[in-house]
Amino acid sequence: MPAIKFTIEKRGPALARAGVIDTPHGPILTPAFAVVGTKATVKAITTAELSDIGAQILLCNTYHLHLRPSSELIKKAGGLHKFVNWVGPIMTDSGGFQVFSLGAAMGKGISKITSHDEEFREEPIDKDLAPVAKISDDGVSFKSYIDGAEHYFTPERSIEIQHNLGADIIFAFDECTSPHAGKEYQKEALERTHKWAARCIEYHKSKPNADTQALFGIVQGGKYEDLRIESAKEISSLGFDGYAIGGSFSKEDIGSAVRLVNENLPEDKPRHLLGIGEPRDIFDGVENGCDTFDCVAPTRNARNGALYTKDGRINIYNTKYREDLEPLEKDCGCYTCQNFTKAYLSHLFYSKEILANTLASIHNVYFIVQMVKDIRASILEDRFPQFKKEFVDRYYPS
RNA sequence: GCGCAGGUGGCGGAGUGGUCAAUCGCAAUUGGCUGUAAACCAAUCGCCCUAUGGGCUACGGGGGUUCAAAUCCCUCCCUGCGCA
Repeated sequence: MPAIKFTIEKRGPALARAGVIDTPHGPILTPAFAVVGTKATVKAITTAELSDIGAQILLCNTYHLHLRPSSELIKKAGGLHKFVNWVGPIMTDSGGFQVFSLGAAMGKGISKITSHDEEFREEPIDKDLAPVAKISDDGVSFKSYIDGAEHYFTPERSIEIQHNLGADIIFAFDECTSPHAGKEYQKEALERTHKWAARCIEYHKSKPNADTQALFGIVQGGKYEDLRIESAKEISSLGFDGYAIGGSFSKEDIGSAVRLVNENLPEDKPRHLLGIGEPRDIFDGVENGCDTFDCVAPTRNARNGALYTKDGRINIYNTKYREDLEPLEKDCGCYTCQNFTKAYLSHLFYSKEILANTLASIHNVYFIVQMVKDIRASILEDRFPQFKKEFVDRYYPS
């Protein structure tokens, strides 16, 4: 019996849908935003606060938790849910993203999203010179950023660790490529990701965990349409419990890339869009068939003073907020807006007070979680297009 | 009053004849962050302009030496410490 059940409640417009993913730790009402808690914590906020915010799912990271404190310890502690004190559903990312972030992206300040304005530089990928991640067809060796020790990840090892962690939804071990990788390399990496996907599913199904943890396959292919389609078809054929879309995108056409993929994925399985979380991108993702999202943006931005408002993102450090005695957003229901002014937040940030991170994170997470809930409601009420236009036009004034 | 030390950009503090509008740190200003090596990173930070260049004013005040001074000399003012 599969670990999760997905029910679509309402479809349209376009590929959008609203539904429910039933997991061993309760339902996820979709579309939904998974809050990122890489190291078994959503930075600066407690799970009690996350509950108040209305967050439904957490996304933790296999690689980071393997390095510290180790999946064995977490297993001993009773699994991630107990360890982090989160009763709701949890996802764990496989460590595939770290192939990119600690490999090709290492120290180069490159993001998985590039803009068309940006110069495309096809990088020769030298596997041996990759700073901390070395890729072979069998697996990836990482140099721990904590102590420099070598750690070797294979698809089987990633799944084994994720079994120890015990999340409701786990991801196949993939190779997340740089947006600057040329097509040749994308193709090579894609084939590897597909082989790894098959190994992940084989290993997963050989364990009893398959009954309590759902395994999602990851579609790659970078910005190449043919590779994306090929990947969607290939990953679909392997029979995962759900799917995730990973890898790099061009900022301008995330929506169309996602649509292409989703048109080639089974309709009756949930689809997660990995690492995407700008408001506009979430709207586009939903419209083009994605059910769940995760992103570090709300929390990282929060810690760096970039706060979401319906009229766009603001930088709380800006001089004009130093004496602004209004809340961030008058009609926001979050704890921060209900109780504090912009001047106070500004003061906390300038004073480098730790509470700044907490209050800002509470607000940003609330903002995105609430936005996605509103998206869901708009689909159920047949007014998604209007809601999208209204929200996006206000958030990104031209 | 005498002796010693010192007065540099918002602050701290380098520089001790030219490569100095002046290292660096802090502060400030603005921008960026999309499966978290991120409570981080970047740019700007004397004034003016036709601005990857040009002009002007600047290193306590004044005067001088020199092709050239934040840097050397004289003088005045101020600060700290010590002695009367």
